[in-house]
Amino acid sequence: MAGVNKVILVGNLGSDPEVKYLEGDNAVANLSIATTEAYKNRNGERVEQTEWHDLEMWGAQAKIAEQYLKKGSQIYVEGKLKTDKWQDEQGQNRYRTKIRVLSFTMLGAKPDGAMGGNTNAPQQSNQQRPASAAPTSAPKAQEMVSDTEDDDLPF
Amino acid sequence: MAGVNKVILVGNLGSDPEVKYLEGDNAVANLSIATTEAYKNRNGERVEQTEWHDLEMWGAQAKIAEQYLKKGSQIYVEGKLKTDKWQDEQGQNRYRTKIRVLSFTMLGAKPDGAMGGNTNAPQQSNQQRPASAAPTSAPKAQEMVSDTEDDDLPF
Amino acid sequence: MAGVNKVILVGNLGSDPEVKYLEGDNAVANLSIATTEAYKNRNGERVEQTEWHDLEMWGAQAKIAEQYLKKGSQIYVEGKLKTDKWQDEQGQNRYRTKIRVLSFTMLGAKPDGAMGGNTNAPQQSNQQRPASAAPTSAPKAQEMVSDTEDDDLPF
Amino acid sequence: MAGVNKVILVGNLGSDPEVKYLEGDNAVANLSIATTEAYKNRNGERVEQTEWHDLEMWGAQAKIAEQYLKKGSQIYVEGKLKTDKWQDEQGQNRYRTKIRVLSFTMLGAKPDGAMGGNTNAPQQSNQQRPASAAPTSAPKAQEMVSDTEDDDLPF
DNA sequence: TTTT
DNA sequence: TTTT
Repeated sequence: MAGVNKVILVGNLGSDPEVKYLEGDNAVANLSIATTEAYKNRNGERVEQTEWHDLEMWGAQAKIAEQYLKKGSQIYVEGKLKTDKWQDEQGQNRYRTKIRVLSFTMLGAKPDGAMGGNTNAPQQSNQQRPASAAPTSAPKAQEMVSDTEDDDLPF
Repeated sequence: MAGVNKVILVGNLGSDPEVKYLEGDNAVANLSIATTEAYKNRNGERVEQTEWHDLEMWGAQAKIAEQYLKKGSQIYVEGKLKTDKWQDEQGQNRYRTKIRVLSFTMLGAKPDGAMGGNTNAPQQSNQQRPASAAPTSAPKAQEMVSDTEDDDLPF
Repeated sequence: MAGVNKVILVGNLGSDPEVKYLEGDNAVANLSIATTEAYKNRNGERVEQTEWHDLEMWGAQAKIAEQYLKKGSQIYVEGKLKTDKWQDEQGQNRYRTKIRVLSFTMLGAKPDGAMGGNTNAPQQSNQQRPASAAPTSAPKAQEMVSDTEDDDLPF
Repeated sequence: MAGVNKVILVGNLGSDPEVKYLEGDNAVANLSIATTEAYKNRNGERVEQTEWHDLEMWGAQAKIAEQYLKKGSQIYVEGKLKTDKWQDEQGQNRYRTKIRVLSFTMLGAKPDGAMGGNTNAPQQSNQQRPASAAPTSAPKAQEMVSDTEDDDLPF
């Protein structure tokens, strides 16, 4: 059956990516980005409305995010919606929707410039990363970074 | 500040649209659509994964949805993500994400055929609609139906 | 450098796909689809504007198109723009833009029904296809059909 | 009839926008933007492929482009494909595809910084613009700039 | 050249 | 809860 589930965002990270390393050199990154829309209300005043989106990246993508993205980074994101549903202790339905990222690219500033003076520099985050996390041939975040996980789970 | 917040879906309605009429001849419709993705797991078995999406339509769009869409209808939807956040009685953060529809179009079946034998036929739903709800010049759901709300609120 | 080049179409085939088989069991399909937009002019009359798009599919995707799509089929398409530029005999620049399809899915009608009474039936086109063209495990056009070419050329 | 004709691009201007002023304070801007894709060929070498896209903007949008965009500016663009077809003197079909922009936003650098030292500064281009071209309440290019033409022609 |  |  035909189905399309696609999200396209351009926004800025509200904080540095949170990356967790899992068994088998796998990694998952959680990011929060804001998209802001400006409009004029009926008094002609400019109003800004900000929407926050939770992103999830896996594998090499998560590692690239850790290495190149930080609070304030502007990115283009393409992904799909995924809603977790569970019951809390009161037996009530709880929902949380996130965007599973399929590809992203860093916008604007060159990454070198972007990293200069960055206190969350790669060297530091490297300390908590497996040595193999950043192969020298790795793509960079200002190129398109696609999800290339080899598992058979499409989530 | 630049921002893009865009969702594109193709899926089927899980049930008839739920439409509420408000003061001033305004209306809001809530729809739930499923997008299904098929893939093969590592045993080579075909697996289907279904994601459900909550849609919200306003104004003329809501009325067209009521008139032309029903359980099973396949639609193309374009909209934006909007997450409501509130605190429940336990003081816990609760979230609910929906898609504010900006335009949609009915896919596949001709609307005449689609309406044939439809127990939620326009005549019936007309009974609970203000007379002005369906001007004879109204677009139909198999054309692109854009949000034309005149209010100054971009939600 | 960051780049996004994305096209999303929903339209109907103007004619059956034209498929050519190449060496090494490769195949290429050319399709033409129409997207129609309706609007009202300043006299309040309904006007339709149709745009035609040239699609190009490769490999397994081309074979699935040949097997399941025909004149009139409604499809969702995702792809990227690709413009060929050359000089004609008069030394003038000539351009031709097509959409390299990355994924597509058939909309609306069930494929079985769609094929019924189709004079361009698979059996006939099979005569000119390598035997391996349609493995029994092939996806169908009413599922998402992604480009899976293994070559290293992103065109 | 259902139809979707959508293009999404992120790229950089190859040159300053070319803006023409028409009767009635209307304006049209032509821009050319490049989207670059990087991939590895079968020798493992990094290859870049650049695609050029012709954009067309009208009205206020064109004027904002003139004021804020220049060679090298990175923009997000949303629009629709439009192909002109005509016959040349030899009676041969000629085609030219462009993207009619529906909305765009400037990416990366803040506009103030972007304008600093810009030799195509607003003051200069103002000289050739009707006085009413840039109302003080005009949106800026780093907000989303939507097409708001009031004519009834969807081209 | 499609579709409604 | 849809669809195939």
